[in-house]
Amino acid sequence: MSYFLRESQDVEPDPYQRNCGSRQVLDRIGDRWSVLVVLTLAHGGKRYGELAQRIDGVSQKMLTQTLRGLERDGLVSRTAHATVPPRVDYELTDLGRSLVDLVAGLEAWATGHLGEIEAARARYDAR
Amino acid sequence: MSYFLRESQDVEPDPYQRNCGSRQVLDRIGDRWSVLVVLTLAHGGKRYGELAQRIDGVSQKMLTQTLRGLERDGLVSRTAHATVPPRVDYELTDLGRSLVDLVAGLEAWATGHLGEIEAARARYDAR
DNA sequence: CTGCATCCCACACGATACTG
DNA sequence: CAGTATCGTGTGGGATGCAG
Repeated sequence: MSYFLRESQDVEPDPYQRNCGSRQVLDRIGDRWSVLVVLTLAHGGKRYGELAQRIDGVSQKMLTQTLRGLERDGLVSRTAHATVPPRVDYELTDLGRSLVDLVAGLEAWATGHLGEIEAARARYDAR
Repeated sequence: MSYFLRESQDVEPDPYQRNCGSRQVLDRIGDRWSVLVVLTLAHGGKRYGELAQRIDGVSQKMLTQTLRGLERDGLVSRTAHATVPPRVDYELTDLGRSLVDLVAGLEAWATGHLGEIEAARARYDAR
């Protein structure tokens, strides 16, 4: 229980530090809409409207904003077709695909442990 | 392993649906402070003050709030010692530990791809 | 030391209306 | 269809002060 026990691997970019860029990355991963968009696109490219329809409860504004963010971070590519009516396709980049397994793991954990968590909440609230 | 999540036979909680509980779970996982707390506690139990010191930038309010949330969800256990001055220890429960690998994977991805992401951002902003 | 209470405000987000 | 623009508000979260 030595309080000066130091983990030797704490040398690299450290998300515990305030301004470390990895925090920004974690923020993006943590964003609820980003996660859902990545998950949705994991099955293959989608049009804007398909995404809006598939992701229940997302507003137009948030969907666009989320897609812009993901595009800026190089996780999603955007392809606009100059047709009438317009058509815009989104798909994951290689970088985005490298994240899918992790995010899918999160979803699996969430659904898999939902029961335990709800039970814990009920227990806590009943005290 | 396919990241395409298969439909299970029972009612599947679908995070794409608005009111599904798994969204709430995802929200907790996605919370920046929750992730950092879980990561910090992964190495072993910590006192309140240690957490506050270790997690740079977290306010007292948010730390307490985050710990309550994690405790409510059954991810963290809280042990208060009736001493003077008081001492409160936090540690991961089994449920909490089951999440560590996933969250650590997220952190590893974040630090590992930080360079690519920053490059992508620079490229995007320079258009 | 650990935390709850209060005040306060920036900004995240939804709703709505408009456009190429 | 796929956005952009604008506005109103709810609240996340910091700062401060107090208590056990």
